[in-house]
Amino acid sequence: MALTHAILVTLGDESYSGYDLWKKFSQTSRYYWQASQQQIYRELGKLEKEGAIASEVVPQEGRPDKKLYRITDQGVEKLKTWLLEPAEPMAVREELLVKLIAANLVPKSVILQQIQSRLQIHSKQLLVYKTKEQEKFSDLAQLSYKQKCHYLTLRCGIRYESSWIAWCEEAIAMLS
Amino acid sequence: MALTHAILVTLGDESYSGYDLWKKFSQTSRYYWQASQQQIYRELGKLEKEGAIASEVVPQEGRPDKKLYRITDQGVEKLKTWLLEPAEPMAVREELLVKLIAANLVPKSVILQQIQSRLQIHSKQLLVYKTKEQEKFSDLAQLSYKQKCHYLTLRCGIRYESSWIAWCEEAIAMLS
DNA sequence: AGCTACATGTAACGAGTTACATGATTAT
DNA sequence: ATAATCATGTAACTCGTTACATGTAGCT
Repeated sequence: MALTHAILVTLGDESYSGYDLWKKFSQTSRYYWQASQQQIYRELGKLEKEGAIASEVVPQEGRPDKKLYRITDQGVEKLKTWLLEPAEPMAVREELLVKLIAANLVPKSVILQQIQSRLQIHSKQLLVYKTKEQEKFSDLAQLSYKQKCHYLTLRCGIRYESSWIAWCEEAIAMLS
Repeated sequence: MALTHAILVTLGDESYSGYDLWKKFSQTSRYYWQASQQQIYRELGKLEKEGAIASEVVPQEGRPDKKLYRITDQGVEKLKTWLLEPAEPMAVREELLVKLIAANLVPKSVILQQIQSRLQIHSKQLLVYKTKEQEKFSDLAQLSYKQKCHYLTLRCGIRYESSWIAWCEEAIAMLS
């Protein structure tokens, strides 16, 4: 599985502490991988044991010390091997859709409110992504290969949120 | 979590054996919930223990006996309670996007091929959903509330696959 | 003779969630 | 005062995957 690899990929660009990784995974990397703080710390422990990453304690003033992790050569090899394996589509497990199938058990307003709530969540997230698109990827012709790849992950997030928004609107129109 | 509820919802409409549920979850219910055979059997065991479902052994000729499960009144109550709880959006964990972030470590052809492969997967799945849409939901004006809800889950699947196809095409165009 | 479909399960392991535990600094 | 941010972890539990185990019927 791939939290391991998501961490390795992130450490491939620069060093992070567990806490920094967690923030990155909750904010920036939201559109491709989600992970909790505890999961990240556990995975970092495993990766260090097997030698794919190495850590260095960085003392800080007025703050707790932090353990900065960096990827090792062995870690890079591991990544390369993994990159060649085919990537499976994510398993779909969408609670809201399961609820729709049983919607006749509760008042219509319950379901409509759930859909409305989702519409808000996705609208908010889309705005975050679109802002980032404008700020960081305004000039597409100037992008390097690496930046293009990064941009495409953001585009996937934008399409995902847009698709949900369109569905929510269709659903509200159909059920109202 | 919600495999429990996905099973209860499915048994709400008619009785199924574990094997039937597995087929349903691999084919029909693919666009809202995925589950393996083993997971379903385990969950059925738990649900029966707690009294949310009940089973009856049905002898068959030329085939192994099967255990038909049905939902109990207690199970229906459990479902209703759950329907009122807010539904969280699914956690995004998309391997292909993680690979894109590290794409510079391998030849471009590797990534392009992975995207092409995804394009095929989603195109195929979209065709399945669209066929079902035409076969079962051709006359929207005639649909009952329950059927509309069911139709909307299919619409979500169609939008999901279409969104992926559009992204794959964008990605191929940008990286080629 | 070998493959697919039907049918149900156990066991081990890996991944993800929730709760608990600690402690300093900074902002309201 | 108290909440939020920074910082790292352990423990218990649930959920999801993979491997193992068994046996019949029908098709090629």
